[in-house]
Amino acid sequence: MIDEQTARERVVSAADRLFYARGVQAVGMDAVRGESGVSLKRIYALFPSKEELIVAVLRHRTDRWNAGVTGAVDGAGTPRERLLAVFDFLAGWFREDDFRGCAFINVFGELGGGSDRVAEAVREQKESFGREVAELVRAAGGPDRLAPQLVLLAEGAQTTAAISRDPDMAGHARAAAETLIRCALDGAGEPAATA
Amino acid sequence: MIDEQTARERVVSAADRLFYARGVQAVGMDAVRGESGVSLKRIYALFPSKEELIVAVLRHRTDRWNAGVTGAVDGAGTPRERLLAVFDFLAGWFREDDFRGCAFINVFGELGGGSDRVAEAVREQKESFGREVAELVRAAGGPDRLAPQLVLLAEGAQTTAAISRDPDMAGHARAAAETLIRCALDGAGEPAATA
DNA sequence: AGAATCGGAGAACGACCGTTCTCCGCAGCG
DNA sequence: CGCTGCGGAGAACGGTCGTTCTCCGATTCT
Repeated sequence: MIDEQTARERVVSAADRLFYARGVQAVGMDAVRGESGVSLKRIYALFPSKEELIVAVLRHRTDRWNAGVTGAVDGAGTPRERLLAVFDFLAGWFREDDFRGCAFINVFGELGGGSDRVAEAVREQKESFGREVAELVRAAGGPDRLAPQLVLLAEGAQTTAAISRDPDMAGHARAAAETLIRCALDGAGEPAATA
Repeated sequence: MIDEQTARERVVSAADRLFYARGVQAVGMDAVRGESGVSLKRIYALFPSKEELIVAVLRHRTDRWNAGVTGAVDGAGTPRERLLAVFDFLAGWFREDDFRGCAFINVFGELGGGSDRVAEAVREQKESFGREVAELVRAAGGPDRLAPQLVLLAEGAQTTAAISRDPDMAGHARAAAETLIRCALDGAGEPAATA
């Protein structure tokens, strides 16, 4: 018999793989049992309902996402490079074989209207990403309005890369981010400026 | 007894409302019957399967989207204003009560991995939007690389507005688009430029 | 060793889904 | 007026889902 902690991790990571690949509603609890090797009885002892499991999966994804972004950002030098590192992180992700867009956006589209708990977990992840970008912008000396603009680029890149299957979307987003950062930091063309 | 054309329209528009509000898999064919007032037998005579109905709904949405964008763009004067009008169109949409993000992104996240026909319909819509923006960029004299950047902003604004429930996302996207357009058209800061 | 407790495998249950079928009322036509 | 065929309402069917229950072997405690 395996540890409770281990069983939890196995169930969450199996459910994560399946939900992300096929969508939440298309995956039955029995498939989670098969993929995780943990019996249904145990799964329901650990997670009282499928919704609870979904929320746990989303939290798990949030942790992995944060670790990935932090790792990419920490490898960069200047504050400006640290901001752009977010888009390099996306580029690597988009090239993975099983990339299928942002799991949070996917699950929100599927269940966001029907489950408040799921919607809340998705919102939390997006807000935390927004805060992270805002901090990076502040560290680079950029204005507050720059952060949401960069976030929009990152979000758009994720969905567009998933649908078009074109990993270059990260490059487009990075290029746009470079322009926005340069304009905001180097003051090239304020709203009232003329050519 | 109603016209075949009328029945078709009623079914598609009812299914569109329901699918968009609750997600595709959460809506049974019986709910479509109830909302449209068309009998199940007739629905299945018009659409041989639910998947076929989904595709028809997506095509219907594509038409409405194209009409909306075209209408917004045509109301604007200069080529630059015509590009920005896309984001004003988004702003109006985000403020609607029943706004729940981009239906194409939602359905792609829910079914894209499982239904090639649905994925194809979603891809078609996104490609056609990309072409439309590319044309507007060309008309404004901007470089080709500007179009995908603006598309990413629009896509990101849609998902972020849906999740955060903040209609101002269109404003952020519009501001970023203004900067990108200005930099691309007025040449403020080419990639090699230094501060 | 014998009793009690635990967990695994998988059947069972009730609910729903997509799809088809049955039944019945009603129009048109001889 | 009786017959025929079409369409609507909704039951029926086979399947799947989330969740619970039953049975049984293994382990632990005395």
